[in-house]
Amino acid sequence: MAPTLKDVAVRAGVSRSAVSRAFTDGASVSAKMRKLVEKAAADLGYSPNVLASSLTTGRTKMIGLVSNNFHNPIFLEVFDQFTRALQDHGLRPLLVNLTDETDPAHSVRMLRQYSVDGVVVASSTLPPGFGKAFRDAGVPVVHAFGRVTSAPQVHVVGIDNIEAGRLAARSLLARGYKRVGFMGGPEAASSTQDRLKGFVLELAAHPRISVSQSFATAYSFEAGRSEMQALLLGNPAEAYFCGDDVLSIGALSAIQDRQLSVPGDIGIIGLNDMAMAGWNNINLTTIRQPIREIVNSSIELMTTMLRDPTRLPEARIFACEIIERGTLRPLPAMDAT
Amino acid sequence: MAPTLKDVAVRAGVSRSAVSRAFTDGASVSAKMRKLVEKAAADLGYSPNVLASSLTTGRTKMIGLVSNNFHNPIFLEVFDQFTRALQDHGLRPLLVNLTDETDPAHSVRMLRQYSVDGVVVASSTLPPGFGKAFRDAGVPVVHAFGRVTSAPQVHVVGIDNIEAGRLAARSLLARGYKRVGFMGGPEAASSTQDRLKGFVLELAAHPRISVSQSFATAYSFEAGRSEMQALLLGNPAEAYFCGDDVLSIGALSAIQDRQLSVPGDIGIIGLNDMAMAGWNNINLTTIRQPIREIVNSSIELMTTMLRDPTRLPEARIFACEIIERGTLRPLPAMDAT
DNA sequence: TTCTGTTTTGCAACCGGTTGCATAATTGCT
DNA sequence: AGCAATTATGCAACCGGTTGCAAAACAGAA
Repeated sequence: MAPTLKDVAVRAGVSRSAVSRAFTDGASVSAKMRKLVEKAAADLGYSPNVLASSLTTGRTKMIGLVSNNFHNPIFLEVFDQFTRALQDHGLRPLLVNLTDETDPAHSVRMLRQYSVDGVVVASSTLPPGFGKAFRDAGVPVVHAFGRVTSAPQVHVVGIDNIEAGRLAARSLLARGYKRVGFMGGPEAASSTQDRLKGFVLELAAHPRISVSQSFATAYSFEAGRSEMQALLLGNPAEAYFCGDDVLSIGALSAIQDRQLSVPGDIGIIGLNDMAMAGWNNINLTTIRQPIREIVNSSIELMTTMLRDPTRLPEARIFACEIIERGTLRPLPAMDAT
Repeated sequence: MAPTLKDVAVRAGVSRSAVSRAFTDGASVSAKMRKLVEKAAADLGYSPNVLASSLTTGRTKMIGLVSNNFHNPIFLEVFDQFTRALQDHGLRPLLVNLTDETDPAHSVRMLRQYSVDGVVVASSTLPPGFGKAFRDAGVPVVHAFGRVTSAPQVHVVGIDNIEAGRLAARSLLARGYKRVGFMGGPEAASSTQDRLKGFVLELAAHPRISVSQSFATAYSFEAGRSEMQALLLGNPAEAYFCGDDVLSIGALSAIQDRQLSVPGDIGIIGLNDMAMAGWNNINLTTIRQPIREIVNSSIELMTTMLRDPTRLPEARIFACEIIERGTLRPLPAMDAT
């Protein structure tokens, strides 16, 4: 159906190798040969079959983009950034949705069958077996939004969740809250644990501050809402650090239902800074996770790995910043500097 | 690196064809041969290279998933559904982000280089040239969420936007609004035009109802918000049909800013029913677009096309339904039936 | 012009599989 | 057991490219 290299060769009256070389930069071809071949190729509407060439070159220029976060709106932004960044590097994302995957080995096998050049996992946890399987196969893996450890198995790019927890704690302290709470996502998630750890660690230096903690069952609006509803039945804290913006928005909705004011009665600080957090009917004070930087850094790491596969796993940590909006009371006035 | 078919053949002491056949259903192989080969393959950790086999079979089992909607949260759901539906059929999505693509021909070429078996476009408009290019190449195209015409160039699956406009108009009529408005997305979009058309068509039968129209510059929160702000400076209608939920939420925020009540002062009905519309601090009355049905139908159409590529383009239209929540005044009480 | 040194070009083998065809091994029947 | 009809297997060619190597073409220098 589609014209092949051979068709072009025949039409141009040259050998197949000549055509192949005309399409490879830096190959040994004369200018006139290249012109001749390009003419014939254009006439036929030929363009080389990447998959066929991958057989000999070993490169498909496809990158597995693996995630299980298809419900948190922040991930639409993540996918947008990833696909564009990959495209800018001439790479193609083969998307894998891990959501209802019971056996990650299945995805591993699939990605290997398609000979992807690399794998980017965009998720807080690396599916079991991914690290080893791809390392053994010599396929670079970058774990974006993952937990940063001192001796990573694969490349990790993300934020320091402990530091984010501390940052949240410091903001609450600075605003004079005396009874604060941590409302995390699922307790088992390492990101949740780390954020909690940082949060309490920072507050440990302030023994007069009381700290409570609780966990929503998922990173979802409903989970945040019902968790906050439960908290409001007891003796709620003055301000909560929620593990995620969606959770925060759920919590806000529960608070509003009870006719309580934010930040008057209860303060909320989230994490992520998704687009919606800035919508002025939500106006959530939150900790921004630098999505674009994380994505770009992940892709850059990936491309250098493609060039030099022996590179050792490395962790890249980005700083978070507070985005001050309207769900925490303002900082007390400062003395003039 | 990875074991090849030849390695397996050697280890099992059989021919390469035997191994190949052992891995193809319905091939002529004896049970003991299959067992023998499977043993050897398992020992070596072999799994066949799909790309290599695609060379001869002509099937890659990859489907191009093309979209330019990486900002509307509803599309995260769309991607979730598509990736899962594809995976369920043993197909792999090669994701293409058209957002900042100036020349669609570029994407066409890329998809052909990767020999995708089919292309799903998830977008209200089909990029120019897509239809013809892939038809000529014999690659099936399904346009999901597209405009349904009587003689489609490619398969189209979606809703009848004119009907959706009528549905919105009928809901407003039924609730007794006398001055209604259409607040669409970008004026050029055919989906906007169709929704408007249906809306005014239905209202044409009620000459005493006044109808106004305006267009936001994008399908975004900010665009909806500033459009509504502008409307509120003049003499706003009693209720608006907004072209999209995100737009609606922007409009709601502008209304709230002016201390007006919804639905007391102004009613809003959206379109899509994205997850957020159901969040109870938004609680948007809206027209549900049956995402899952559209996606499943698209994939089903795709798989039948893969089996029978000669099938003629077909349009599949799904009905929308009103999801009644809190941004339109209630229906007037009815007489007992 | 002749000879050497440097590109260019083509040949042929290979990448990892599939498949039509001919041959070998089974099976079913008498 | 003997023979025809089936079913399994292997050979070799092919899918659409790439690439090492040797031969051909070209260039510059003597």
